Amino acid sequence: MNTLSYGLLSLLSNSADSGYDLMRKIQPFWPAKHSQIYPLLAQLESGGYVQHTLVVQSDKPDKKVYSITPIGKEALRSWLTEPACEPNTRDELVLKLYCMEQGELADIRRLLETRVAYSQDKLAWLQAKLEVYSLQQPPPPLGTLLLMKKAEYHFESDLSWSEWALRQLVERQNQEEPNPR
Amino acid sequence: MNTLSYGLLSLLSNSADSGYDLMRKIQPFWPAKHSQIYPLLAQLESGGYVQHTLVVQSDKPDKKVYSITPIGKEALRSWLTEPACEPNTRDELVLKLYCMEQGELADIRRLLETRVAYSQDKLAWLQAKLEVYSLQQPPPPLGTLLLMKKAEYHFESDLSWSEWALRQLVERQNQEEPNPR
DNA sequence: TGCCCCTATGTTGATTTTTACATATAATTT
DNA sequence: AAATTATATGTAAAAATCAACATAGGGGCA
Repeated sequence: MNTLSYGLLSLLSNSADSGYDLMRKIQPFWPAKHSQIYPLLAQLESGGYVQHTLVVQSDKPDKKVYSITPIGKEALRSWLTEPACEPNTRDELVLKLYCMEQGELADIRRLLETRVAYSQDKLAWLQAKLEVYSLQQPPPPLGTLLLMKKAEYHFESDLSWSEWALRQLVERQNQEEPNPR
Repeated sequence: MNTLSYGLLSLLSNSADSGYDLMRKIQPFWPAKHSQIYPLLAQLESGGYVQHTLVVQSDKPDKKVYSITPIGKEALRSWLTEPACEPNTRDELVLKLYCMEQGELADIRRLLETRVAYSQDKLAWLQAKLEVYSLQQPPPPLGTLLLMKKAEYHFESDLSWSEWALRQLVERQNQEEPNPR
């Protein structure tokens, strides 16, 4: 039972779901490909933590909908009593920024502009989703709200930073070629 | 040449360093253990991207100080022209929060309190470091500042979120046992 | 003196993760 | 009509990452 397994159980503790949907939902918090999810679900099922029923669909391919079992819930319960390991982030952009002196300012600028756009997109998407959730009756579980809010805080901060960094870069660019006439 | 390799080259493009120090410096941006760093450095050296000299120390064990070569710098240059892959975060805490209904509120509260303390520590450490850097003459490269500022933005946001989340949790706790007399 | 911690480098084996291969249905686009 | 995209599930092999083992000098502590 690794962290990803618990993550899948965690998602399933709120609602039954297919492997395909679990794969998409877990991305923001623990990135994983379907090739990792499907075998893990089978493993969880053979351990009795989850079970599935086949759902026939007419407009899309059939799917397996997994739900958590009492054994799975018990596993989550004991997992929750243990401390969480430290979060970690892998961000290629910062590695590139660190050696920016080696390349062209225009390239670095493009990298930062891409990040600004990325953060804006994510933030807009999240805020639309938060809007929907705030109107839901009955209100969604607290855990869901905490997660969405964390993502919102994160992308707001990332957007602020990347915009600030871009301004720093443009200042630097202006210093290098002042008043081109 | 994977991202970690470029990350090591990136660090070395600013200053020569030992594998041990590279290992510690790259943690915030691309976590890696020494067992991954040392073989990679040897590989980079055999490819001509870096070279090392043995530095004898009297108070500590001797070390290999690596520096980047022209080939290494050229590799960085072409890497900088390519777009950066999307950042990703793995955070066990949010997976636990999502299934908080399965456990005790006191346990969840402890998890969040730990995160608050963690963010405070990181932030204080960073701000002390930023203070030192702001006084440096000559001023450090822009890349260094961008990185430290990103980390500052991040931990400020993480602290704000975790404090907010803790308040939400306490509210929930008070609702469950109102006016205990 | 013995034990642990920090520095410093390395290897081995297990686990995790990614990439690529593989198949299939339905809707949309060209 | 053909190609592409989204849904849906799976496997195999490669690559990346981590945990553990291994060695070694110096300092601090009990």
